[in-house]
Amino acid sequence: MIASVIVDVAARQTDRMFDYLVPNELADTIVPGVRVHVPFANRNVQGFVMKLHNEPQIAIEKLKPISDQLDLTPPVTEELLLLSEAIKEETLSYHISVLKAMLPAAMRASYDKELYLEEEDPELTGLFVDGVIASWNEFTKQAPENDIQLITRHIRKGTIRVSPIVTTKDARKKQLQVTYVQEPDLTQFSQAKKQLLLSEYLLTCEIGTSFTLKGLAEEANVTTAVINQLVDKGVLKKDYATVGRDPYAGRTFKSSVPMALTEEQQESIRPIEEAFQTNKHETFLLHGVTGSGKTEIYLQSIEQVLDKGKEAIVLVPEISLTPQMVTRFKSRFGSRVAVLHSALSKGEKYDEWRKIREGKVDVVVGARSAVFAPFTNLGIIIIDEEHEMSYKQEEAPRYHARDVAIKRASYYNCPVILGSATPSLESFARAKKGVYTLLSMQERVNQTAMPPVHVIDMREELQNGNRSMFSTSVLEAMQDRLAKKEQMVLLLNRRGYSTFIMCRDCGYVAECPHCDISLTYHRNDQSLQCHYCGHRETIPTVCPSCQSDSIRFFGTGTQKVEQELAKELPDARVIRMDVDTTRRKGSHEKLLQSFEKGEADILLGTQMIAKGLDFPNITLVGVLAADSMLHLPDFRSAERSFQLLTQVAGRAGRHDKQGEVFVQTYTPDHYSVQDVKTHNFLSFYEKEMKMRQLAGYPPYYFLAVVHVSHADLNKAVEVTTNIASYLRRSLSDSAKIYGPSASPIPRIKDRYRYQCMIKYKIEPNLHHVLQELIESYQKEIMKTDLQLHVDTNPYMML
DNA sequence: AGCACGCCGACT
DNA sequence: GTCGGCGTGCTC
Repeated sequence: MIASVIVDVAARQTDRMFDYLVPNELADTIVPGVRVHVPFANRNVQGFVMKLHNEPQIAIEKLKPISDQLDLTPPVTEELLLLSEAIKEETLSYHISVLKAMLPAAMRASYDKELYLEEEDPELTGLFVDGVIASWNEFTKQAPENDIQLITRHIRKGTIRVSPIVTTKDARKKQLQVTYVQEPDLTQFSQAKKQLLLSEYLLTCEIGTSFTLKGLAEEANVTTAVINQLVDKGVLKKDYATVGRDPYAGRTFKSSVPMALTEEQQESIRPIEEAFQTNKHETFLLHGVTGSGKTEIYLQSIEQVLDKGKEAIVLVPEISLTPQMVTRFKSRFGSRVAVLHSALSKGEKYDEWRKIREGKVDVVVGARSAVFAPFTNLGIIIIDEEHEMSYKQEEAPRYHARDVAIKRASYYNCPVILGSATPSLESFARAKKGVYTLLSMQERVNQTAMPPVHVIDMREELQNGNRSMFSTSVLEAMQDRLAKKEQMVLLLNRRGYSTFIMCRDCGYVAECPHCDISLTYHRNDQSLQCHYCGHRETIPTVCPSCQSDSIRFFGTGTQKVEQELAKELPDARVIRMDVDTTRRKGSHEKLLQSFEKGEADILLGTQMIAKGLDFPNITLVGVLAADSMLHLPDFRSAERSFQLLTQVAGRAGRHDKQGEVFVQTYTPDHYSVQDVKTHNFLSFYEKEMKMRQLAGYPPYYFLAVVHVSHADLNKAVEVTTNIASYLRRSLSDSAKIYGPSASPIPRIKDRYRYQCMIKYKIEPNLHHVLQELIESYQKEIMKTDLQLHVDTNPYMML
């Protein structure tokens, strides 16, 4: 038998299947989807068995045997194998990258080398322990450069032998067992009653039967000592069998019951139920205003799915995978829920993943990668906040969880729910076209009105002499809530203290020497840091350009607001939530709990506070700088701005107390601000669609971007120019090719970045053209330090 | 991606 | 002559 294997070597030239012989001892257990170790070139690598067959692609004598099988149950199911192929094609990724993205990190192989001293050499004394360096990876981390060079010389000479090691978490456990190999001669046991007893039992079994030690001892009613005696006599043989690991220990949870649905909710859930009950694949766009009870729809749809013995995947943006959210699912479905998110350690993620694969749970709540949960009988996939960018993976494989979800659901003939208060333009346009089914919920469950939104023109404030970051009305409102002991949320989409430093005399701005981006001031260590390459330097006291001392900080971050708050409202208790205060595990949870308990009046934070918070006592939401994300060089900036403002506005007055929202902006007339004021998604949608149509962006056109980077500016431009003309030649006339153009950040880590954008409507050949493009630059990528990558559905234009 | 093979210059 | 530079090409 021959196995076709995708090996763990991410390169264009190895991105295909390699055939291996399946050794006899694996013939019974090997199946497509299992991980294996295989000899590849002169080392061992991990690989995935894709298929088993009997037609080798090359002469059978040249085939090497698989050296080890790592799983009994394939971690990649048949469906996922198929899916991996489709994703590879669509995202132009290496097959191995897709397969690895489907599994928890703990299951990936790690590669190392062992060094053996073959000949004593005085130069090398002290470096080897008993003639061995057990881990080359560890060694190179600590050893001085000289020693490493010395050793590489000796490897060439042959005084040191290198042995490559591959280690992988083995999902099997080796267990001692005994196998019945030879019929016993009963006559020899006249003096050994127990051995006779065991022998008689064995005679009722077939030769070749295996037992666990404990199992046989129990069945034959003897002790293990007796078994060992028969092992000595050659009747039984000891060996090691591979068995699955022990089942996972269960837990208990306190439960919640389904809530009664409003009429609107019932109308929304009915078509979903129908699709599910009739095994119909259908994608629903559940457009429900904040507080309209989307989560309850999810919960009750899942309940139906579970009742039928099927499984459910719930995707949530990483940022809102809050304990609050998880609790809602856990308290409804208890130990049937697995949770996959980045706060878990590698091992914890692996444990959760195993619960899924072993069928111990039937609901998964998780971030993007949970879309690959290895269920085999899916009944529904739900994507909450479907407009969130975090569903698009920005590194290879560049997949979008929404596309993957729809593909999986179509395989299982089951529904997908895309839920959002502010759907992406793409999804809403598809719903209007009838590709998705639109379900709309425009009322809040508890009948509270949407909070009034006040737009505050900060230009006026400035004219009236208010130079602070709080407008007079916001300050007054905050004082009012403070007096009433109500809570507030303040959003500022920028962490840190201030964003950049500038010389007032000559306009000099501190920039990173390696990237074309201004440096950010970090207050805690009084440094200037580059966001992209980590470069840091000390703050200049005088302007490096004109020697004046008028160096000032500009821009505002959460840290600075916190300080200002202390000045303006000295009695207010403030909790600041941003990447810096939530970096530690569990701190996110702790801060929110403390706010919920009323230990603070103001929750100040970046976008992470905009999603999913549901606290009854919040009656004021303030957005301090609404235009901070409006002017980014990205065609989605208006959409994102509207989404963020709507989301955060939805935090106010969700319960019996009326809430109020203040939006401070320098562009009060922009439609993304105005339509937040009127809570009018449709109006925003219409206007933004017109803009997209005019500019030729999604959803009217599809996009693909080719990114090029090189240390040499001329080279980068030259290559991108060639690519652009190649694309113009190869694609249809209706495709628009833009470029070469510099990326929005033209240089990162001393590499110049250029890009070429493709806008198209129908281009059936696109993937082939791009594939060939990549291949034709293969040589150049290998010998120069050219880097080239393609994104067939870009989200971040930066 | 590694790594061996192989062909050129600068040293004992 | 040999050591060691890195360009080229292969991995079942």
